Amino acid sequence: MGHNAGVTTPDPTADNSLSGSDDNRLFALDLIPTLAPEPAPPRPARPAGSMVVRVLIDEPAIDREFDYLVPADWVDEVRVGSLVRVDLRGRRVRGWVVERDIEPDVGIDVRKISKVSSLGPPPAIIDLARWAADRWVGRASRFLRTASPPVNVASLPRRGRSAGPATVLDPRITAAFDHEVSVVRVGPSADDTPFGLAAAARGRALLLTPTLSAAQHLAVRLRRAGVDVALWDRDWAKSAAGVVTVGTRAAAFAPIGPLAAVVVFDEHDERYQAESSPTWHARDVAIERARRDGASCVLVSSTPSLEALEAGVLLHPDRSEERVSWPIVDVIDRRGEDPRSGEWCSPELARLVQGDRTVACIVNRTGRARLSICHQCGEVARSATGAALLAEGDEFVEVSTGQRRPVVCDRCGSTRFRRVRLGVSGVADELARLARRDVVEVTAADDELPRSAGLYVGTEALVHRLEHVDTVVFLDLDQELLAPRFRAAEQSMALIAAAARLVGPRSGGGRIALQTRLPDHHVVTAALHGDPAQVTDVERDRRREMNLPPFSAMAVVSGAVAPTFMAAFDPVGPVEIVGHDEGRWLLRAPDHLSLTAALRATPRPNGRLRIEIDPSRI
DNA sequence: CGGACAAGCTGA
DNA sequence: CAGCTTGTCCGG
Repeated sequence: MGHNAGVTTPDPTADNSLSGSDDNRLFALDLIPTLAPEPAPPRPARPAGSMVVRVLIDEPAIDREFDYLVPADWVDEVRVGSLVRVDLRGRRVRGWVVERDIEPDVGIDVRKISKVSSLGPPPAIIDLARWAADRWVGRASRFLRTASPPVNVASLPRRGRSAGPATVLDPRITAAFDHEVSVVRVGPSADDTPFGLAAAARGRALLLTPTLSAAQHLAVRLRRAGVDVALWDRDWAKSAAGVVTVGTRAAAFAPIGPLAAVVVFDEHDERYQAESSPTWHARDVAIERARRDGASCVLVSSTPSLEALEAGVLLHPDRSEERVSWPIVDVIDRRGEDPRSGEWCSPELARLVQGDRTVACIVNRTGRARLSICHQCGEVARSATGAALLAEGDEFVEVSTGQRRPVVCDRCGSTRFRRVRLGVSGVADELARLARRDVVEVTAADDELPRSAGLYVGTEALVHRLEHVDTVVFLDLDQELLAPRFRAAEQSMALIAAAARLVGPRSGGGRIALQTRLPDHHVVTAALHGDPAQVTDVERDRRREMNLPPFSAMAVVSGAVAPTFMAAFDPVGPVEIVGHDEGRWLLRAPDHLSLTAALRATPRPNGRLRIEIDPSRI
């Protein structure tokens, strides 16, 4: 569609050697000066009662709409959104009816559709898919695939009379639905169910969770409370019939509607953003859907993203109530530690693992650890943006930006630094020896987790895989805090929140230990006080000052044909190219509208091109 | 994507 | 120059 315009148009200098259907355009131009009433263009006779529809082809390489004839006895069955099969150049392909009752351009041999396969996304979702294609510079067909039923659906079930939740609703929760968009900051172990019930009480509700298991749990609890629930995408037809729908990212395109309420649980979770292009975000789709339907959109999170906070009104419990919902946090200051002894294990940690509490130790990804520590005072070398610095000769270099400065400690002036690498190998063995009990090593791929174990070691994936432990220890939080990503602080806080959910609130003895050389880092103090606002307040100022999202819109262009694309890219108006290396271009604009407009105005060469809107790392 | 058709390449 | 490869265009 739009982004192909310009590529396929014939060279305008190639004058009137145009042939075939192009004659019609010349004919139309001739009409302008005379304004004489022309006889209606010759309309080929169509079978009585038949209709012509416009079909969007489900082939990424084609990505165009064509007109087809629907015979009279299928006319009632074919709706906007219907999935059909059509012949295209000898091939039978799938497509969606996107418009009915079309008057096709003259001189086109309109063929019959060959099959009506299934009910499809309703008209509102077709529009939403087009909006999303624009917002993330993708193809509408990609979004319509997401919005379509997993198996063909012939008819919708009758919608059972929704009894509505048979529970008394907490007025503080229902109040969240009084705003167009609200951000509700809750404790890390807060229950989703009351929000789900409050949403269902308002009518047709869409409830999004980061994982399928969270969606299943929520669906079960809502059903127990008397709410009829459709689970995306298994219950697509039920959702289309208007039943309260629960699901993961893709459920943002569920067929239910018009909506009364949308809730996004754990809004900060990165799984809401598609990792492959188009890199769409379910939170943003949810906000847009709610806006279109006049529904209230509630974003629930213990650590809301800056994007959410910019989009809605923040509601949160009072300080003391929020604080007690977080666990006790022990900050283990590693700056004084002799670098040659123990390396990663403090006496405090040794004490923690030797007790009889269940403990999960979080180690960073193997071999990723790269920091410079002052030999004199133990301070970590950081750049202006807070990222880790590595010494190269007599200069520090920031890995992501290439910025340099002399090797001098900010704290004590020493010029002697050493590199630290905390490898995961050996940590488990050494802990086992130290704690004199079995250690379960958990890697992301492992399927089974022995339930009885008292001591776990693993990467950060561990906090998402365990059900409950008494204590979580971050062996080297600094690797998270100093990661060369502009969301590093937010992501670290989210990781601590996931750990907090695992151990439960301080009233139940939940405990987190943070080994760090940055005890004054705002993420550490925020965790210590159970106050996520300490992170967002600092990060908001920093991001605004550095003109980073959500105070700007960014995109990364890469792929084999990226150089060709960028050669033709015209950084019009407020759009700027802020970085370029190794075939990756970083673009920035004040808002998404100007960013996507500039990207769409650029002819798209054939070949691999990845356009990542709202990149998670830049 | 995949067929059609054109332009380019090769071989005796 | 036939016969084949490679490239470009376009689909209702």
